[in-house]
Amino acid sequence: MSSRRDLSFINGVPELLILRLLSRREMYGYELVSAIRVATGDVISVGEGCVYPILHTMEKNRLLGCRRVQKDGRGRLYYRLTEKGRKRLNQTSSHWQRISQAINSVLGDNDAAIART
Amino acid sequence: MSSRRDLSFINGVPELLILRLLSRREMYGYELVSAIRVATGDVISVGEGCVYPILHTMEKNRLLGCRRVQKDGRGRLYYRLTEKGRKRLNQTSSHWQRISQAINSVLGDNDAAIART
DNA sequence: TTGCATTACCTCAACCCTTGAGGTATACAC
DNA sequence: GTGTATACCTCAAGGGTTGAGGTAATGCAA
Repeated sequence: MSSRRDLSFINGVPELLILRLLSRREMYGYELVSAIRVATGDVISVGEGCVYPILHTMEKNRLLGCRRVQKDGRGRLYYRLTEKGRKRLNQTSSHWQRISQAINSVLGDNDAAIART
Repeated sequence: MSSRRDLSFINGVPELLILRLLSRREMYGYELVSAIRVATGDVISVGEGCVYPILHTMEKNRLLGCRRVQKDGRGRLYYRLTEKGRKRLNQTSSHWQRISQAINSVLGDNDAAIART
């Protein structure tokens, strides 16, 4: 009825977090899903249905490299950042900072900003 | 071909900003569109096609009240926060803080890799 | 007075991301 | 042997934003 459910604010965030986590060490998809939960103290949790497509697209765009590692008879696909991916992380990271700081300035501003209009 | 365009990070943000701006003083839709641009120093800009539906839904949900004011022969629809809307602002605001702090903690978690080329 | 920009309201399809459910297959414990 | 965990994958549905479009009144310039 209300449309507009609780706002999640996480649009685009999974990709940023994945870039950041992979900048530390290579990881595989299933690992990333729980790593995101752990790294954010359970604040952010994304499903596999979100993570895998991001990995595939990023690899297609040469932001990530991938290698298969055999483990207990099963294959894991380890992803790592390419140089291009590292650049993307910097860009996306600054973009996030610009946006979030802008939002915080509006939230924290108790009377200015509008007065200057 | 790449799907996934540049991440905007603004999903849900318009609603938060509108709540915050209306908590300072009543405003009309067209005014909010430029107020968001000004308040964020041109970092965030949302279209009317985004703002108006949000206002309508929020009013339907009793988060906003509305009154028509005649100005130069044209009618303006001024929106203001209800008590319920003020509560929603607090909730949404804390939610934003939780999320953004979680993201920043992951981004800032040191291991190098961020600032350096 | 015709034309254009601005104000001010509105709607809608297309786009894109995430959710959540579903599917496959192996390994290990009970 | 049945369940749980690992590990990969896909897809429809849901929902928010974009960008284009529409209406109408005002005011200003050519």
